[in-house]
Amino acid sequence: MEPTREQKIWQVVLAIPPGHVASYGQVADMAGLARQARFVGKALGRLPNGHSVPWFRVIRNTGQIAFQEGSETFERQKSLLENEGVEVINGRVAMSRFRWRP
DNA sequence: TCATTGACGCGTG
DNA sequence: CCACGCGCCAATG
Repeated sequence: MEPTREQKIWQVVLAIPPGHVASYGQVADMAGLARQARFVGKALGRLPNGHSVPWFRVIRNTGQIAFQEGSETFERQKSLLENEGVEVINGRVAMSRFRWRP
């Protein structure tokens, strides 16, 4: 069965090791979908219940968490990252330290 | 078919 | 650091 775009994306996200993060653009590139960073966000928004995809390890290229600061999703992502030792300072991650480099 | 929309990214000032 | 603009492209109505 030929993998769909979303399946490729999930595959890449699943490969991000705990304690590391990747940007939407990076995930798009690695999934063979260059310049479709926005599509990555959509794909993650459609994750079925009970999945095991670490969507929270995907953030903006700037290190910013994509959700509005203070929102429930924002807080959930922040704590999930911090649980893995990823520091979130002022709504952002220090990419220089936590960026996933395969 | 055209217009709008986004969990984006990059350049300018 | 902030504001703005523009490119990008699949999905949606």
